[in-house]
Amino acid sequence: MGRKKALTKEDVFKATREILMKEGLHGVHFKKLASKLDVGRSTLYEYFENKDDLLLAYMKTLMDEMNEKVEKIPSQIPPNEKLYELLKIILTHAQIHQIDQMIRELQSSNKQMASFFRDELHVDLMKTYDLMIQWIEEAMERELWSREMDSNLIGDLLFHSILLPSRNKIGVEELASQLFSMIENGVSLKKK
Amino acid sequence: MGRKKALTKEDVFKATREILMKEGLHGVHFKKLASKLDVGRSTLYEYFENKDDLLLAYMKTLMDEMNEKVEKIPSQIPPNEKLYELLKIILTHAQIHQIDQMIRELQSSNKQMASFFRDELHVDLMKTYDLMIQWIEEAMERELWSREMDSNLIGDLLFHSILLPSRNKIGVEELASQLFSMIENGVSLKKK
Amino acid sequence: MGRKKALTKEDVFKATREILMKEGLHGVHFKKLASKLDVGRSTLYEYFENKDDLLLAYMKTLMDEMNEKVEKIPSQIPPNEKLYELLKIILTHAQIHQIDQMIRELQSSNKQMASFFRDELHVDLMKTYDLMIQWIEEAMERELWSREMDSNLIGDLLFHSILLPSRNKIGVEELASQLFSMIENGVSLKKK
Amino acid sequence: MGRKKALTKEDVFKATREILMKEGLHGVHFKKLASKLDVGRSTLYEYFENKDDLLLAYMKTLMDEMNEKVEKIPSQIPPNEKLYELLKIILTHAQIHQIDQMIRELQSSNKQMASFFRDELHVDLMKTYDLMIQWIEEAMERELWSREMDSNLIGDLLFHSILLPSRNKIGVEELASQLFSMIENGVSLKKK
DNA sequence: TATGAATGAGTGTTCATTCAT
DNA sequence: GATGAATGAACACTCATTCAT
Repeated sequence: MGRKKALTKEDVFKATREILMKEGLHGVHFKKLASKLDVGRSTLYEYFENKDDLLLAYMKTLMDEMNEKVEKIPSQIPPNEKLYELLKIILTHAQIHQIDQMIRELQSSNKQMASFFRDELHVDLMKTYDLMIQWIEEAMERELWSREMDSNLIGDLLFHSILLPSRNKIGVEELASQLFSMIENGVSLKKK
Repeated sequence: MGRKKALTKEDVFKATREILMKEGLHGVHFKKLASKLDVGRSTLYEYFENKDDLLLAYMKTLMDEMNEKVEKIPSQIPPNEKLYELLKIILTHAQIHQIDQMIRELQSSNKQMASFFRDELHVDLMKTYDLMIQWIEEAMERELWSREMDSNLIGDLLFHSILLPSRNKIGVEELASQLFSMIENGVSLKKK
Repeated sequence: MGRKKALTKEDVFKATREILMKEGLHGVHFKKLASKLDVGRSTLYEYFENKDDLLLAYMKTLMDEMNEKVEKIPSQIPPNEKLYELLKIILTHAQIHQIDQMIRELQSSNKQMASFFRDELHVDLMKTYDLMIQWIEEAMERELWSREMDSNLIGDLLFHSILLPSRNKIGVEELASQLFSMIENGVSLKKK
Repeated sequence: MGRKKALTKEDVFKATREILMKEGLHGVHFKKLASKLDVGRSTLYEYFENKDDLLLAYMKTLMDEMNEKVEKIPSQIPPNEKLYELLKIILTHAQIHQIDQMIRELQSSNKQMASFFRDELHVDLMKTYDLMIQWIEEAMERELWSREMDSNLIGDLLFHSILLPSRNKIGVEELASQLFSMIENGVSLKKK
């Protein structure tokens, strides 16, 4: 409380993230945001056209943040190592998994801006997903990984690993390591 | 006005399932249910005390359905084969994954019936989860599976595999087969 | 639509009082209040969290108003004269008698604020009631009044005299005077 | 539970009385009545046209019961003794005090039957009230009681004594005795 | 007589959104 | 920019009442 400096979009995003993590998508509404930020409810409309606009903009920042890290993965390392790096990035950006849910809920809204933005988001999301698939197939081509497995299945598995509750128990590093090891080598002790 | 063949709880569950799959938990409200079933909104209250009651009863039927199948898994087969059977069951009961989400959202409600029901549900859910963990550890004891992997991680992976969108693309049977193969043998072609 | 001079809590209390007197507790609902005040129903929720909150806040103002007057009764006058002053105050605050009823009806609500407020109200109500009993007993100790009568009965009689419909016919002053005279001297003409 | 014998109006009145005493007028509705009586809700409509009809009929039985006792008061005893008897009758028919409240709530209903019935009730209520006033004035004429007091005030006091909570504490007999003694002789120890 | 089934009207409550200052 | 005030649309829930069997 005690707002003096002008409100920024970043302030709003920060508050949004906090509510989202504590109470889920359902708990995010302008009344709560406004009181958390100690501004009038209507003030938020100076920054965002409507709720969808806010949520989509928030998600965009998440995506951008993540994409930035993904782009930093060195291009010369082997594809499976790239995928390991990607897995770690995905696991540290846990909020990402809410995007699916949000996009579904936003289906009902018809605003033009929103739908435009939504498409853009989807493109970003897909870009990363496609990159991942590309690396998987590269691993197969180089005969590092078996072709028996559907590459989309592996991709989905990596992408949805953010949902695993174990993340909270054993930590991101350990989870990434164990999970990736399992994907590569399996758990069976029988000789292949 | 046209009085028709008495509505049944099953009718309501069916409509609930449809909405749940199309629009998510958020989309389930009595207005929509009522219009879908072509009855008055208040009619639903003759069958269910309140919204929580409806949702929990619905989830209970899902759990019961699934538990029944789980109990039919033969006890004499090796634990990893049991786990494969379990995986297939979990994948065919895709709605199950909504239970976690629902339970969390229902935390806020204080109705006695609901909280009683909620606990019961949780117990059922946990029973299956614990059984799964037990089988995993049995597989490790019998030296079928490696101990390097956290058993909870494997469990979570199996349990959350319902979320994988590939299910719709390649079908339950194929998904189960590929996923389980990957869990056991991994995708790497390098010799261990 | 016509935006007017900001609504105040006092406006709402005034409307509440009017409805309460005309139609009783049962007649107070947000729809009626809103239409009486010529605002939207939801506007009231900007001022009061919920119905209980409104009713309890309203009662609190009544209690405060009355308690303030009670505290002004001079302490040096004899107890029976104090009681006469108290009777007059009670009779001019006719709405007070609704508090008992309301408190009973509000038992069913579980809101925290409400229950907190309710307790506070009850304490205020009891404070005045206890003060009254104390004065009655003082009157007995000083041998102004007979001990034959249960002091709680006298207290209840004074407290519930607000319910006497005669108040409207003969006016507060006259009612207080006659009633108090009867309590002190009775109506019988036979010598004791 | 376990209804075999045909339902009677008396059964319904009994259940109504019980709910009324336990939960107040607000708690009386057909759903609760039906479940308490173990009959279908709609069955009640075979016995009473609507809710008002039921409540008014119930009140009528109360009035009849009371009037019957009032008529048994011997006519040869002095008026103040009659009034004492009347006070005891009133105090044992505590439910009577709900009539006022009910009548007020029923104002809103327009049904012809109801309004006819309501008037009849009022007449009965008034009959007793008028009788009481008549006795009070007789007591004044015979110079048993002082004329200083408004006879309506005395009447109201007797009539509304049912509301005194002390009734539960010290019992009807004692309450009647103390109250009547106070009305006749007052509490003051000063010589008149 | 009895009832199962259905319902409409009404009430409490939430929340995104608008608008004048 | 900022905000206080107001609001409408939507949803949960209750209850008296009707109607076909």
